[in-house]
Amino acid sequence: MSDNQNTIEMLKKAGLRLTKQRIFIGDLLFGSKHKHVSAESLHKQIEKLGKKMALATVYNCLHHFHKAGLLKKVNAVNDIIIFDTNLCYHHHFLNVDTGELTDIDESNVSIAELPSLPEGFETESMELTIRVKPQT
Amino acid sequence: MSDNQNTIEMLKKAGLRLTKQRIFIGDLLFGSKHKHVSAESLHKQIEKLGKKMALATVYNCLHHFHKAGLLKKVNAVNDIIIFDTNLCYHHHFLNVDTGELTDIDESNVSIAELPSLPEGFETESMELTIRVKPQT
DNA sequence: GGATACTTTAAAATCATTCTAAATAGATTG
DNA sequence: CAATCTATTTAGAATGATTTTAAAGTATCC
Ligand SMILES: [Mn+2]
Ligand SMILES: [Mn+2]
Ligand SMILES: [Zn+2]
Ligand SMILES: [Zn+2]
Repeated sequence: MSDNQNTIEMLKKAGLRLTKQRIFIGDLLFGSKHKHVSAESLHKQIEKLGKKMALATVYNCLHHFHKAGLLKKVNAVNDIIIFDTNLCYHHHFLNVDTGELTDIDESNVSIAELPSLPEGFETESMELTIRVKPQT
Repeated sequence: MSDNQNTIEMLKKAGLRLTKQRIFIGDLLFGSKHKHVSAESLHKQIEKLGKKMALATVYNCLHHFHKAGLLKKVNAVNDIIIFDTNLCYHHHFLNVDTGELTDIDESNVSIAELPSLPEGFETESMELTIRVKPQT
């Protein structure tokens, strides 16, 4: 279903070599909607699709995609690194029970970032995490 | 120097048994200013003070203090759990180079938390992390 | 003081992630 | 289209934070 021509374009533009593994993962990630994946969750998805791929390859691929600016890293959640295909500046709901992330529409959050940064420092990124749980 | 009578009160009120280890750690943590510690950093501090204590005890103690509401857990930073003696609702600067956290005065941040929570969920906590780095 | 439950501890286990080193497969060039 | 060069994949070992185990020690209560 996924048109891997787009992925190939993307990889070329990013200066990454075209390996079957990267193309397969690229197709999975950069389809329609934005996604939040960990190496582990992505590896499981790949296995379910009947493909065999070393977990280390999934880690390598995600890191390469990140370095190339194709993925954003989300502040570690539950000791797990999450990669986000939504590259825009945005915030997250975190379901504390499942670890699932959901994007928050930026228009709903306004931060009066007056706080003076420590002298000689600059902001690299900023993220609000709203931890939610099933109502009691 | 630290008045461990306060710590003893605190532990009693929290329903925690009075062990030397807990009293020692309580004295370290609940002195004057607010602190951010990891199990590892606290353990190192304890060793520097010439005390011997199992790292597992430090972990146990921090978790007990947290369960008793004496400490807050900060969203994991660099794969490390940080405990915060500042129990008020507040946000952090994170020095991405050192992992050091600094409190942000709440008055400087305003969040229009209009985002509709997923149905049937409630907010457990909310934290803004501003990642900063030395100016280039 | 003695029974009881809770704690401390060293050591092993766990788990996400990274590293190693050898085999494989893209890219480049003649 | 080789030949070559280099990046990538991979299985498995290593790492590092944290948790668990099980035994020995200690606080609390009677
Ligand atoms: Mn880790
Ligand atoms: Mn970990
Ligand atoms: Zn997102
Ligand atoms: Zn703080």
